[in-house]
Amino acid sequence: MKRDKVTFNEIAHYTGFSKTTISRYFNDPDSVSEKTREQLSAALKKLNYRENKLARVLAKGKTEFIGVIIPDLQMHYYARLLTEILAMSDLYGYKFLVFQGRGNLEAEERYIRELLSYSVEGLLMVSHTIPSASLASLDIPVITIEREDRHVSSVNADNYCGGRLAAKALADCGCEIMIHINADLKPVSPAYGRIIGFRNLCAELKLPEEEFLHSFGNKYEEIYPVMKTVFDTIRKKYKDRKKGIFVSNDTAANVLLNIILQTYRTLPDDWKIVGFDDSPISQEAVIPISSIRQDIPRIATEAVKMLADQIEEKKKGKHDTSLYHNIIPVEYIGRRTTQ
Amino acid sequence: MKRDKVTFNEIAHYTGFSKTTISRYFNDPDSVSEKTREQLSAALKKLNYRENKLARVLAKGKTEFIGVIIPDLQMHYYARLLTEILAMSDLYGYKFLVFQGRGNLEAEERYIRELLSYSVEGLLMVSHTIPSASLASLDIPVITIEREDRHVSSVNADNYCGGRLAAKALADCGCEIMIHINADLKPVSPAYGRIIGFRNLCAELKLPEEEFLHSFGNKYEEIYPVMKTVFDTIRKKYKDRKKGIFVSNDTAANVLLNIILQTYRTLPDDWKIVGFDDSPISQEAVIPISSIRQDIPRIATEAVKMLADQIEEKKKGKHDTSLYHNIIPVEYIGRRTTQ
DNA sequence: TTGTACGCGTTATCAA
DNA sequence: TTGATAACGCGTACAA
Repeated sequence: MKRDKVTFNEIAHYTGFSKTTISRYFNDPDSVSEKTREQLSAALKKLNYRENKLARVLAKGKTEFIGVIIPDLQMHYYARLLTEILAMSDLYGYKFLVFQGRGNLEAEERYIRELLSYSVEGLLMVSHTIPSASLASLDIPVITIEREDRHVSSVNADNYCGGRLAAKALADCGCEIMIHINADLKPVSPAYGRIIGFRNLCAELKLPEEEFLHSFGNKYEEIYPVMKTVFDTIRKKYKDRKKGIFVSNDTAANVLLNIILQTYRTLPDDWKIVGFDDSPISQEAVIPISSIRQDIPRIATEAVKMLADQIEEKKKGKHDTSLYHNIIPVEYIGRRTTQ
Repeated sequence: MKRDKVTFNEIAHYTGFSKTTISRYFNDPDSVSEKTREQLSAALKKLNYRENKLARVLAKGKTEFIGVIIPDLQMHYYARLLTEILAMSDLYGYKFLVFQGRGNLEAEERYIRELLSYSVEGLLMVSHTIPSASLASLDIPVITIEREDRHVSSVNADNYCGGRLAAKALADCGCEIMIHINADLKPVSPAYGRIIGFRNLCAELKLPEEEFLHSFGNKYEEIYPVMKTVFDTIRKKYKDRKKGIFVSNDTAANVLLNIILQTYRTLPDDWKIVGFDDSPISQEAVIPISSIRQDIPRIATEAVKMLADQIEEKKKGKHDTSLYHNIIPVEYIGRRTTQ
């Protein structure tokens, strides 16, 4: 087992200093004399030294690893989220070990074991497969994003407010019947707030509301048949009334819009639509779709920040068991489907 | 510096066996007696032992880390690619350390140093900022994907063939004037092949061809003005001729389609469009867009496989300097814009 | 300011 | 089949 790498030992031999001095050169340069520093600096270049952070980790006990388990990068929301999370590496110096959950419980549990065996300092859990009770027992800091979070700290969008904003926008258009299309969410899911928010504002405004809650997938082919059925139902049932439709995500909203356009060749004035997420498709659609924007950069920032704080506290030995659920404001983006 | 973790030492004390035996229990169970195995197995559970792979790495010299530097996850192609790359972790046991390049040379060089200091065994380079000559001098295996690759092994889509397929599809529609809209690519970029392929088939078919090559960004707002100008030019210049337009990616193709639809309220028969990538938008558009599909799962699979092979060879001490450029076939997906 | 000696948790070598 | 001991590369009391 020949190891080609240059180590402190070689540098020590080469320069005549001890390993300790070299270590100090890296970790506390001021404790080393100017002269020594110059000599070492030169030697490092000459020998082409590369630091070995893994050895450092073993000695110090702290990696700068953060584990990330994310459901599916093909969904724009998660890709965007990971983008922003990874961008935080420059600020905190964290290295992100990323796994994709894909809803596979066994795999995700394996990933977590893997991550623990690499001494990740914290876990950013975006996947929703593993219950938060299990996550809470991991003995490393965990922050969840937009998922069930009863037993861990979390960051979520203000879904409730999002639901209200959507209802308000549709009501402002003069819609007479309010419709919400969403998956059959469980109340523990943060996104459930969208349903409640929408429902509540409709009630307050005394507007009739109907909810279509059954899960449609993420892909166009899966969504289409479901939306087609819903469309046919709505069309027949609310023939002469102004319909305000709040769809739980922009991809599905776009499918609905397409069905409407294919049917009428235009967007009739009695169909109003609001999507959710403000993903690119809402802008890229022939008729740009109004949507509720989540502040993904801020969600990511807050999540990493909270994780960093928890990691810091854990280092200090504090056993802070209080949970904090961070709610990030959302914003209504008005486009042509609510004009 | 209290370390709470259970180590081989504790297990040794607890069971009366030596650290060596315990190590063997993990790495070569057959070399340990049945009885011992059972005792250890029980002890491990009782003490709730978690393996420390970092220590293992230090002793064995091999991490299972692969570094990934990817340009921008917000572009669907890269998100999809990373999806498939991460999926390979189950097969190879690799852990992926992911950084986002964002075209920042200095940052990317820092990421590479970071990765090297964590002893990644290989690098998957998708970002195109750092020239392949620099990558070749890294002394770890490197595979690039869809970028300049003169000095390293790589995996690319068959861009040339893609260009030809697009031209053929448009010619088959009876187009009289062939138009290609693309960024102002450099010949070293694999995507340059699209231009050549398209140009060549047009020449072979003796069809007049015009190329609009100036970079338009990735975002809708950036693309729109550029496409609008191009549209106006084409419309005026080729008024009564059947136009076949090959756009370098689906996002831009969709923008063009939207402009056409906004102008004519329908897709006139003398406008035919083919995009590239077969990204979701090509399917999600009101009028589904024909496109050239890249086999992203295969690209990722081959890339990781090639990297694994190179890593294996390096372990055996082979200094294989031969370069291999793996070209993955593409496929024409006919949709409504070429009917 | 610099060096000695030991520890971090695992694997490898050699011996029993 | 098992164990003692020395690595792996670096950090850190403690001493000089």
